[in-house]
Amino acid sequence: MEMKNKKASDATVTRLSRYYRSLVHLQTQGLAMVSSSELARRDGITPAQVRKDLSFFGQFGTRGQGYPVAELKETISRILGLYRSWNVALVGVGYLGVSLLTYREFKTQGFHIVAAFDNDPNKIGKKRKDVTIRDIRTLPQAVEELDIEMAIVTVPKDAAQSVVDLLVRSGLKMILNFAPVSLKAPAGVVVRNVNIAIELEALSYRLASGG
Amino acid sequence: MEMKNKKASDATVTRLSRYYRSLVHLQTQGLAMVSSSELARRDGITPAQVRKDLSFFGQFGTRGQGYPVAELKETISRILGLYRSWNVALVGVGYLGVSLLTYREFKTQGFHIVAAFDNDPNKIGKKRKDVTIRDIRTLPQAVEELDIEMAIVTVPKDAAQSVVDLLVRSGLKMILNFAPVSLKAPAGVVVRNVNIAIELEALSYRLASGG
DNA sequence: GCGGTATTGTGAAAGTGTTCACAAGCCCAT
DNA sequence: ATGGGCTTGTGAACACTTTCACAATACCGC
Repeated sequence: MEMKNKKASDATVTRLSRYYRSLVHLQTQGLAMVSSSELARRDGITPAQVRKDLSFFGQFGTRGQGYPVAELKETISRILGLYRSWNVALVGVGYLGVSLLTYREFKTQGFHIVAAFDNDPNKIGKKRKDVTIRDIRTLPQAVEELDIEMAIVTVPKDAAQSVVDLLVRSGLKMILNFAPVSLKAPAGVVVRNVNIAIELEALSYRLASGG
Repeated sequence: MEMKNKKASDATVTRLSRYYRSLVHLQTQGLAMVSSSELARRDGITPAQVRKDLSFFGQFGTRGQGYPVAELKETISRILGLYRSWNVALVGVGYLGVSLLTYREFKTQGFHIVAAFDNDPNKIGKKRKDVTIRDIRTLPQAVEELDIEMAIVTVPKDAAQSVVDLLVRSGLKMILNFAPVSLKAPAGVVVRNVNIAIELEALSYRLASGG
């Protein structure tokens, strides 16, 4: 099933996601073939980078012609694990949490938020965007019953580590964290962090340092 | 004012932000000095990395003792441009936009969302979290009047490029984009992208490839 | 078929970022 | 003062990533 057993770098995987989006777009345009330079131009990188990225997983192009749009899209989808769907838990139903419940891009890529959790009695039992908010204490059993494999954490920073601990105890191996703290998780559990304040700080640095 | 004129890598700046958070925390604990290994442990990296990062900007530690918490915090704050405050515009007042209006971390770091913009007549004129929603068409003059230097873009993907064009025409040099598309901007304008779906896809890849 | 054009696939080179390893330096106890 | 114990600061080694450059090769028109 896998194309190779060595794993690609994070940077490569991120770019693969971008190629995938471009390919989806190109397919709706009716294009059959696309060159590495066209893909590169669309994402603001070099053609060589595109070819190197793809060649890591195999040979998908035809010399002189480029890459077959539909086929390459399928291939990347398989590489990224998008050919299947994932059941996702959302923990922390604040504004950010609700905004993720409504996020279109998730559904079209096979990520389904099948359960939401909070510890606020005023929220528990209510519905937001068709998802019922559950008591955080019922998380372990819900993970099992609903076959949940990923979690998105959108709780305040002081609660984040204990939520992650609970997720880990419940057997989850993939966590996307939005709380602005560094989290600890055992090996084998992948935690990815999205820290919005840090993004702004990086911008701030560039301007402050005359970048 | 600047410590050095060569600019630090993105990775370094991101870590600096983390050190800053750790230092804030350590200061509330009353600690006066901290070692590179302690900082490293807290962020899950190596002590050498911490020292290398800091040494890029100067010598802030004392051999045998470590780094002075309060002083280093101030220094990093200056490096990152947090010693001053920034006026920020929010474009696109959907759920995600509103969630950023309420985001505590911004204010404490000097990022003030002073204006919000949308093109929906039902939203224009209303208030959300103390910020009045303005007509997107009034953006250029608002940027000037309110001294806005950064923008956060939380519009649907089809609108993102035209919003960025407008921001660029209005003279903004720093944009944080949440729309899931690759955007074009002239040299000199720094665009940072946060793409939540891509984050999930990276997780998905790790699991799908047995990572 | 054959020559011309286009574009891939990929070793090798160049460029970046991370880790190692240790001299230099500071503080404290005696 | 002097020695011992720590911890920084940093060149050098290593590892990883990106770019270069070009042979390989597929298609098209004639």
